[in-house]
Amino acid sequence: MASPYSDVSVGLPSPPTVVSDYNRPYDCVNTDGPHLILTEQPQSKFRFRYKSEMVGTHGQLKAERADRNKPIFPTVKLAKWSDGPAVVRLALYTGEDNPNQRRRHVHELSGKNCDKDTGMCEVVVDHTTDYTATFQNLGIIHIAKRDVKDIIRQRKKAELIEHARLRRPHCTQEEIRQSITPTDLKKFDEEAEEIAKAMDLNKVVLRFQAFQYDTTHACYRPITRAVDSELVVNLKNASTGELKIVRISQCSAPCTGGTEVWMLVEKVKKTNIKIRFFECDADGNEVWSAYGEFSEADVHHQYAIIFRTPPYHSTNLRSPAHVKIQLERPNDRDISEPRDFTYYPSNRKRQSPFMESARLDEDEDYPQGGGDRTKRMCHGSYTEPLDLRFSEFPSKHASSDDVFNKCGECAPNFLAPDRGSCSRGRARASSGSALPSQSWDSQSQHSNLFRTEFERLVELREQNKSQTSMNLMPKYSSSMLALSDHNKSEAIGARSSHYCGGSGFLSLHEPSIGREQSCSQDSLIESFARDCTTESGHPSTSMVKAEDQFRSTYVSAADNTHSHSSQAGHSFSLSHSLGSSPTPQTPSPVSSPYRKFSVDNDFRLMTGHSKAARSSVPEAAGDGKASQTLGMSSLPEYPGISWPKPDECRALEYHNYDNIPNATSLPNLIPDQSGGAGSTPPTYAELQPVQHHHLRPPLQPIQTTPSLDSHAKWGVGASPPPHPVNSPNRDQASIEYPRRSSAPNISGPCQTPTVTITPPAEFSPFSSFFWNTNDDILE
DNA sequence: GCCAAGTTCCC
DNA sequence: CGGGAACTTGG
Repeated sequence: MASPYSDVSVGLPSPPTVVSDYNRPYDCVNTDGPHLILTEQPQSKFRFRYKSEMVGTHGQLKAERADRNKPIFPTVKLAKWSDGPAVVRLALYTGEDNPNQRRRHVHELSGKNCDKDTGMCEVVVDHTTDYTATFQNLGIIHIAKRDVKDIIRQRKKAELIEHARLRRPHCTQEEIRQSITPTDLKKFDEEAEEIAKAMDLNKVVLRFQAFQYDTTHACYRPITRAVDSELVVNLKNASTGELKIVRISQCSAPCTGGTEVWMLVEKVKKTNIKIRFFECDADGNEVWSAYGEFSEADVHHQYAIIFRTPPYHSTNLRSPAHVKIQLERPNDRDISEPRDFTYYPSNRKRQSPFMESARLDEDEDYPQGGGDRTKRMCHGSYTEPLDLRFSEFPSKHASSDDVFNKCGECAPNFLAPDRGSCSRGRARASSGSALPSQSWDSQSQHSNLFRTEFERLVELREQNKSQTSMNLMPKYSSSMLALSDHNKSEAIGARSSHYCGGSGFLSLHEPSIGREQSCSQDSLIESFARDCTTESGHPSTSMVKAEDQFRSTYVSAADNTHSHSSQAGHSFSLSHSLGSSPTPQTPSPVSSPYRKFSVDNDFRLMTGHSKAARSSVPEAAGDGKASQTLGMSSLPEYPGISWPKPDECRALEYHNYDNIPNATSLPNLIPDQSGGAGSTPPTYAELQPVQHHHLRPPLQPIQTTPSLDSHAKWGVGASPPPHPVNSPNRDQASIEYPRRSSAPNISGPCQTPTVTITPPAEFSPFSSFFWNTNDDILE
């Protein structure tokens, strides 16, 4: 820049702050004339970085309108000014509702044109830049709390000196300095403390003001009023950060309410979080809402909430009601992206597949004790939803082998982790994980399952070409979520043995010290298991969950660990493997149509809490004998099943039995002759082959919600919460600049828009996971 | 000692 | 860059 004014970027000094914004009232500024127009508001959420984090770069503050492809930066234009170069100064201010109450913030700006001492940013504008200042490269430096008071005190002192200097220009700097009394200093201290206490370190606004260099007085003179941006909040902080539902244990419940649901969330404050259920009509108007019930004690370490569903407005449903669920933060009325939730009629019987299959076993159509899902699942007045879907069938020319091979090619991510190709996202199966090292061939038991499923797909396609979606995989696995309390950086693992459709064991394992933490009475382990299947028929969570489960089924739970850890708490979810035992097991004798299924020793899930934990996983995985599985209590009374040590741990009960989409694939149980603990898990090969005698009902077209569709956030007709800086009392009426709504644009209905998915030219069964996006893509 | 908040580290 | 997690502090 050729301007004689400050250009910090080339090492010139900052313009002298002779007239600073605190000592010159607004009415000194000509408001009829030049003014600043904020043409690009800064993004509303941004991670503030501590000074210690300022090594290297960590992203820059962009404009709210910016997106991945189009980087835009906060921009102001100096209007009605053509009188030569001017300086637009930017400083951070506090975010009080009333701009008049805002103070200079202790946080600083970093980046291009920013002064390291003042933390302010100054850009010179002139006719060559169309009097427009673009603030690129900005970072917000988070001043550590412990330093806040001191900074404020220093500033106050400097402010006083500045005033004195203006009042008494004849005095020397030293004389002025000495005129400050101890009383003054004490006063500064008290005031600084008060201000520091009130200062919200997670909210700032950008305050812009234009100055002209006054050659006569050799100082900078403001030529506009100050203009504030919208609020910029710290993305890292629980009270201002993004609200996000990470995972829900179940996304359906009876309309009568009272169902316990577990939810993993991004960091929240237990005193400032609600779970809101709401329903919109076809026009997107909200017609009902209610809050989930929970206490502060039900918020586990800021990352999990255990709550009870509120009753639906009608407890006499005849068909399922599809509603939404979202997090709400009362303080700023911020909300999370909603997720689907379904209320179903309360009279619906919920039975275990085990019981079902026992009954159906007498049916000659179901010699294997499975039974067609259509028949099995239609308990109520609606058909069971389907989870994993193709948007279209495999190429009709493809043989089942073709399909299967494709599946194999594209599925190493799931099936043969050591191959590593075709993986989605970051590489899995890192050396530190507990993934069993199995070749493709050695996973033939899994392959069989695939084959069966894909043969069925092709068969189905042939028989009903008009169908556009269908189940991909049976869901024979359940998810388990365990929350634990551990306060040290010990390696924490979890092991589980699991009888699909029945019950399971859970224990925590600490590989680093070889200790097993049992689920005894005084232990802090809370365990839980749910089938994650949605009953709604919406793709909703199912896609993601299905993928999770799918992956975990064939790879290992360790890789699937969703870990949230805080220093004192770990929460992690486990998805169960089916027969993915690292070492082949001796088949147990088949004495009945029921086959035993167990994946004992397969689960050594690390919380990721520490490196030590991660690195110790393989060791743990190889250690089978240390397993101290624990018996169950309060289990459903399954014929012939007896569990060991029933009093030693809390029950793990697998719910939603009737949600398992394809129970024909469910391995059935045989009595655990050895008493349960330590018994030999069967391989998948021991399980009965899946047989399909009946087709499923016609399937629904895929409905998806575009990911991160902000339109759904508020819904038509629903008003966004008032934004403080948009309120009428804003004291800058004469300044015109575009106001950013705090809420996304409202243009679409709340209802899930239908999107037709075009499959890729080349069929890949697994790609359905990728292109069938929905608003529940979480990770 | 617990635990949330705050800060730093590092992939 | 962007994000996650580890570590530290303080109520």
